[in-house]
Amino acid sequence: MAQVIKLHPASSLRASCHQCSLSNLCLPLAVEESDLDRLEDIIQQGRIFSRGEHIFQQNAPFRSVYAVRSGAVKTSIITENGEEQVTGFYMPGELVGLDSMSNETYACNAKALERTSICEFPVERLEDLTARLPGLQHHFFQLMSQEIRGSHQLSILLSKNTAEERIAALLLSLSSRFQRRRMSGTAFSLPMARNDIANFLGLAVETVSRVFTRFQNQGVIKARGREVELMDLGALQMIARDPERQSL
Amino acid sequence: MAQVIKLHPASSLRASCHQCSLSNLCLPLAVEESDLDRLEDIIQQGRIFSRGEHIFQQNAPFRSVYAVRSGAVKTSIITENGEEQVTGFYMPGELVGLDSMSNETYACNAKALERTSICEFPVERLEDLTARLPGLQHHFFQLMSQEIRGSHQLSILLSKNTAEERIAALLLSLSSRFQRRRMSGTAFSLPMARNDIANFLGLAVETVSRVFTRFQNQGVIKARGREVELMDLGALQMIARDPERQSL
DNA sequence: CCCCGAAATTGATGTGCGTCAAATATTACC
DNA sequence: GGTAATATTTGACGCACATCAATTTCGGGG
Repeated sequence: MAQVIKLHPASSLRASCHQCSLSNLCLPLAVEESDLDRLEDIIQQGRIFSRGEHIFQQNAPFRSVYAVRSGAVKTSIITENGEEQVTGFYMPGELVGLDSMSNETYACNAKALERTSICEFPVERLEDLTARLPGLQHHFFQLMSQEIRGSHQLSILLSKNTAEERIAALLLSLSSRFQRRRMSGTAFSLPMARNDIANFLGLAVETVSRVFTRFQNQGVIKARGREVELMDLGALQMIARDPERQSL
Repeated sequence: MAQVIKLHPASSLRASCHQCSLSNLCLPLAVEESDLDRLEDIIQQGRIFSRGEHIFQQNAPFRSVYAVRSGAVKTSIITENGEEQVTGFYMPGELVGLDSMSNETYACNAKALERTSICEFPVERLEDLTARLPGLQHHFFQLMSQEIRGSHQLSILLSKNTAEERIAALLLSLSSRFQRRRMSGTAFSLPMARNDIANFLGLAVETVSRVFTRFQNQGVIKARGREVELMDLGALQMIARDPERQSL
């Protein structure tokens, strides 16, 4: 079940979009085979970032959006009070930096949570290309629209749901995103620290920790450090979905 | 100071984008004079919706995005539990429906909060046009990106800030948006009910009410029903910005 | 102008989660 | 490989806000 794929046979990897197993996530349907070549021309592929390294930093001049090829990325905003607010986690096949496209500078920080391979899309050239390839333009509108809706969903989660519901929802989100990569959706390693989870979900670390142990005692998950196993997906879905559940 | 502009001299208004005083909000800089004609061709302008009327409904087939010309619009999502979650308020010059562009159907409901004039942008024809007008494409990328960032800001507000901070932030947001329309930024009429404010900010109605009276007792605002006057913008900014303020 | 339903306000009480504090486990670095 | 630094867990306690309940005010139609 939990087949782990070795994703970096060589660090100077220069595989093309054609070969990339994620191209149907990152560029689903939008791009004709023949157009893929044009896109490849402008993309810088597969640069490796090590854990903790910044892909870009808030207020730096905006140049590119980035696709995660392997690994995981955390985005965060430093508020005027100097506090960090985690705004998202990005997994392979997902695009980082779309929230900065209205700006001269990046609206957030993006940092590799583990060893991470990244493809870079310089926006200036990308916009030329999207203007010429209607399918690609449509795709980018879709990606951005999805990001908006995802953020609305997050707002709902934060404003209406309990700690347990938020954490169940995050675990299920990660589960489905791992599954999409043909990895196990029920046993995986969390790329982020408890602290990041807490920050992202608007909770205290202690609360996150307590909910994890509560879930574990209920037999819904098994967790040892960052390794988690979702033992009862149905129960998690119940928890995440239904604010007025009775059992448990 | 509080100059109120009569915005609907006639209900069958068919003014062009050229004349529209909001065109620099809804289409700032993006569009050349000469291109404006092309855009006008595809836009259906100035349809009037009366209070409570839906501009579009969740799950209906997605066709268009909409610009608010006058009045105010509320967007909301009906969750699987059947509860309403308000996702945004839209004022003149702002675009509604961008979160649905990844979908065959609308991702939310949009409802007029008062008598509201709306311009419709059919997306299919819009995408043709953006492909031909790079400036317009860029503009739409910007609009969507702004929406993403706004939603991130909202998430932060909801996850980290107290009831007072949230409400102060909303009042200031409305203030600046009124001011942008050359209306008073310090005395205006709230287009939405307390209930909508509460729902949007993830609070109980009672809490909203209590914060309003508390602000009033502190002399920060004056409020009688939906009429509000911001007496001390500085104080509001302090409240909204600084989670660790001491006074008050 | 009056009446009725909805919206807003105000008060009393309960609780989920934050905060503080301290112990334990894990990671990273020399 | 050992030790310091960091992350995670666990417990005790308090508070901001939700909830419940009861007026009061507002808004719109006859």
